[in-house]
Amino acid sequence: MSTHAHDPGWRAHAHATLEREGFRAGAARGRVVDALARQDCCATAQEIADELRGDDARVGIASVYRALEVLDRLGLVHRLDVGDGTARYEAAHPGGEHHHHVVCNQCGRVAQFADDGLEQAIATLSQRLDFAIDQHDVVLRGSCPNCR
Amino acid sequence: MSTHAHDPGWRAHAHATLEREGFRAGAARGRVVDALARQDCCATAQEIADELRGDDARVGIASVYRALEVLDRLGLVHRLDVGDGTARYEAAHPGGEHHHHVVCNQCGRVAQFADDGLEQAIATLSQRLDFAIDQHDVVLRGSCPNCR
DNA sequence: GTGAATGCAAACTCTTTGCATGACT
DNA sequence: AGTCATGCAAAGAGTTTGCATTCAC
Repeated sequence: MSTHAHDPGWRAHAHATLEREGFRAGAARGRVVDALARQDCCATAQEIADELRGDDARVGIASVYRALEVLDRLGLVHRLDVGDGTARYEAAHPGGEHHHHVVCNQCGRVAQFADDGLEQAIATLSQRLDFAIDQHDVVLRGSCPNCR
Repeated sequence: MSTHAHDPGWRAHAHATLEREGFRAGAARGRVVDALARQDCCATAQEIADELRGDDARVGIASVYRALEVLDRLGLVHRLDVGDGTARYEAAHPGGEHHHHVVCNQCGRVAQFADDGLEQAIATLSQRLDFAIDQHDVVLRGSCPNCR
């Protein structure tokens, strides 16, 4: 699996891509990349900012949003909404490996899952649409074990 | 198909459910139900309010949100986000028939599609998760015919 | 030294809430 | 008549933008 936390591969890939694209190595964006590399699932901009609060220097929320916007534009992160109206972000792996999300209707907990049959079905149906599909998101909703 | 615009079945069902649940027949909520029955795909609160602007009386945006909140709680509408951060709503048919959405990355156009293989895959994978799944959303992203 | 990156604060958008008025039963 | 429903305006929450300062190259 390559969707583990502490993913040094993605971290290096992201930093390399940023440099290749001509971005300077500022502190804020670098820390956001590091925070995302540490995450094993999606995080909100606020959660990322809060995590960086503990470090020696503070990172402004605006810089977090700006960094995420750049990373999203470069395809390095994936932006998603699980239904609560706040955007979440997670590292996007170059190989295309990815997962989807399950949200608990009661407590709001977000978990992840991956399923080949699902990917297969999406790949197949995408071919018959008149849109040229290059991305997809699946969000399941229900009750988590604790709330059932 | 029962996902056609001008769905009198859903409209009647919604009005009946509201009455059965003890809600009074106010003008604003009634008009929101009517507007949703006319929609063939998801609409934002603002779009619904704008559509009702043309009528003889005006409907406040707050009333639209309040009506949508009630309808969502009663399971009469489905709330979804296609990625732009604004909530969209569409009639939820009691039989469970539903569709999913494709969004154009360039122009933002939202279209709908339905696929049995996809539903099948989701039903199957849902059984092996530790969450009790009762709802799902799929959003595909790509380029629409006009933007390709 | 030059221009990009950052942090703060203000602006913006979407959504919710408070409150007085009006409408349904 | 008694409440619920509505509209307006203000408040909240999340996100974006303006601008002066700092930092990377």
